[in-house]
Amino acid sequence: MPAAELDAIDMKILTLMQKDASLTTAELAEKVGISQSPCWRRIQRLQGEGYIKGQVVIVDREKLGFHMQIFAQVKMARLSDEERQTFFRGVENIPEILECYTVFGEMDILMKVVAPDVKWYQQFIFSSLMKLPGVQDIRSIVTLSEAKHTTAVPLKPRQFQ
Amino acid sequence: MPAAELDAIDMKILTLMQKDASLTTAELAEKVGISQSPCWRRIQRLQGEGYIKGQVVIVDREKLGFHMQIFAQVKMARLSDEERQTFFRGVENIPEILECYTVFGEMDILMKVVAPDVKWYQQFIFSSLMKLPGVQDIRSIVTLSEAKHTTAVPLKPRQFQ
DNA sequence: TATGAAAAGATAATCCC
DNA sequence: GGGATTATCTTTTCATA
Repeated sequence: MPAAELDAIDMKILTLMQKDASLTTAELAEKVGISQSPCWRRIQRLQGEGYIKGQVVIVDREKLGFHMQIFAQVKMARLSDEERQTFFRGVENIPEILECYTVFGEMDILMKVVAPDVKWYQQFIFSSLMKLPGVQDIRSIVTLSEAKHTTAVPLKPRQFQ
Repeated sequence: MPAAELDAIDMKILTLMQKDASLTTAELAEKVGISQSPCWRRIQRLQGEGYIKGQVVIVDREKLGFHMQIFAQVKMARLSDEERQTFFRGVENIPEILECYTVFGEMDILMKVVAPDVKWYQQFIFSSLMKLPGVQDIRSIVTLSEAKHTTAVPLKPRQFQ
């Protein structure tokens, strides 16, 4: 059974909940112009159909001492299936790697890493990253400032005319 | 007044809430081995002191048709303060740009963009990105697969011996 | 089939120890 | 930090359109 399309009210609900998931259903209902029960049922449906994957708190990494964000591009050696598995399981278990992608182009992997400082990051490269199988070369893009950072995705592809 | 350090129980709470913020305070309390009221008070404190910045729902971008993720590296012209402001206000208002950083190195800006498909992304570059002031060159890193993606940050810098 | 009102149940928030 | 109480919100039920 394919999930139905989202209507304007669903989108309003998702927009609000992507910003603040602590709103009560009554508050949400009022903001989107319907009453409590249908609003609650819509949220249930959005969860059931998988539009909403979960609910998390956003923690302030700076307050916890992670002042740096680095995008590390990794060049990989050819790996056996088993080595690849070991590599990605390793990535999964390194908490400072927040995101990891395989990519097109010169490099093979792009990952977002958080670190307290440069010295720590250098140790991280040698003590963690390079210990993973197949890592041949690492090129790091250090961020200077964060101009935008949101977990909210657009709800509908824009049309360019 | 500087915020106190986090103890082991605070960290357990944050770890759990970074994974699932829909847990009730009673459930959290049980999991971390204290009772309801002190657990609730800790959560309030963690919010008050800014360790918890907010609570959001995570939406499935694939289900909404955003099948691509691209890291766009942008080379910028020298800009006046006013132009810079216009640029970053533009970035803020483009919903497909989820993250934007100023970076060290060859390029000046790194941004994470979501897109439905390649054709859309091409139009996006010409209709949105290039319309921003100062954009001289764009190099795109297209992701092939997402091996890891979490909003959960580590709570304590690891020590490498 | 969808809605809204209202009851029932669960949880959050407060109080006192 | 814990236990008990109250206030608030969530979830279910049911009558209605």
